[in-house]
Amino acid sequence: MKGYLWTQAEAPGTEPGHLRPWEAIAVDAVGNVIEFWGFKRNQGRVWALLYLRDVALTAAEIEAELSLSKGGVSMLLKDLERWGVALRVRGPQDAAWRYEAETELLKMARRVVEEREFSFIERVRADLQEARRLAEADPHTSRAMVQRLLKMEALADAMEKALKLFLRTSRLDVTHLFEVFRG
Amino acid sequence: MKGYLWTQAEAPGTEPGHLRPWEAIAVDAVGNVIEFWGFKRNQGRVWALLYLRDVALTAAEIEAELSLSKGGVSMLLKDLERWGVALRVRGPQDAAWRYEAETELLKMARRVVEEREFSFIERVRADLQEARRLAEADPHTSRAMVQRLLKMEALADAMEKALKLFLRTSRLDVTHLFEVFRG
DNA sequence: CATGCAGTTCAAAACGGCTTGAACTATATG
DNA sequence: CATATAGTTCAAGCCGTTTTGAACTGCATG
Repeated sequence: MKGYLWTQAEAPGTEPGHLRPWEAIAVDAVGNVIEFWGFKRNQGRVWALLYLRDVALTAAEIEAELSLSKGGVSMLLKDLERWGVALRVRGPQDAAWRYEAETELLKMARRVVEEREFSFIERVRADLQEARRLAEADPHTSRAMVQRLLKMEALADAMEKALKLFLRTSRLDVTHLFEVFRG
Repeated sequence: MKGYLWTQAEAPGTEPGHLRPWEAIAVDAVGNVIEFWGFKRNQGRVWALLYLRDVALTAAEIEAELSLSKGGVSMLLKDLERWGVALRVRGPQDAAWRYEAETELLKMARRVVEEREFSFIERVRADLQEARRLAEADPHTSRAMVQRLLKMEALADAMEKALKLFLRTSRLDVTHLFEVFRG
């Protein structure tokens, strides 16, 4: 454990505000992935920093390391905590809260994504059904047009099915991977 | 063919600049889906209009129907055509090009998505490998930190595998659906 | 209860992507 | 070739999202 304390306080290159180059690269890579999935880039960067350091950090430390604003860090941590992706812990004689990465990241992130994607698809399907309802009520609508609206609805269904399979599969995959690395 | 001409020129509710309500709803629904997949909302709206009308439209007509700018429509159509999602056809005595929807939309869209996603993941993996390489070269790096970088790389791999499966599945699903509707 | 630090809030600024529209090029037509 | 219309380009502006930073709240401590 001495190692950790030493690393935190005095390891060359670990002074606040100066991520080591590879840390910066890894942190940004995760930030890109997170952004890709529709979240904020900096949510990913904060999580990645916590994960890489494997030590609970204070908001002030995160602020310095990632060059973010006080207010920004507060909001980012609130999001991560709400999603169960970061853990807020109180150190023994610490005045400030510290945060650590929840390694079940994927499980949590997936739940959030699931909710977002499925409510989105549901909305699309509802819209398409409404459009078809209106089209059918109008005497000028051709049979073929209704067919095309039906096709669109069918595509929404297919999208949902494929998405469900994707989420189920990614759960299995990732779970398996984590197991491998834990062993 | 008379039918088409009549529909285009005089069907009630088909005057340029006035989408019927259900057309607007359906067009926007598709726009939302397309935006969700990381493209421009209006690319989806243009495609949806062409698909719903099932008649080749000129850029000017699209401009009027969807209330877009001349320049915007030009760029949107260029994108759709480049991706093979819209077809540029020259009418017999037409002065202007007309565009129609390519119904193999999914096949085309998927190819574009594939390229984008996979090059993205490749980039992420390269970054993570670079980070690990640098970390390993630094004597201060703990064994555990390298392990965590490796975990991240493994996650990128898992993401890629899951994505591949997803694309393969959606291909099967969608193909099947189109067959059903064609029959 | 005064002080100081941790943490939150939110209006304003910064940012980035999309759209607009005017200037331009290309093409058809008499 | 002159004219007109179709189509392209791109700088400037618009708009939604993210970030900032200053004011504020909460809380512990002397």
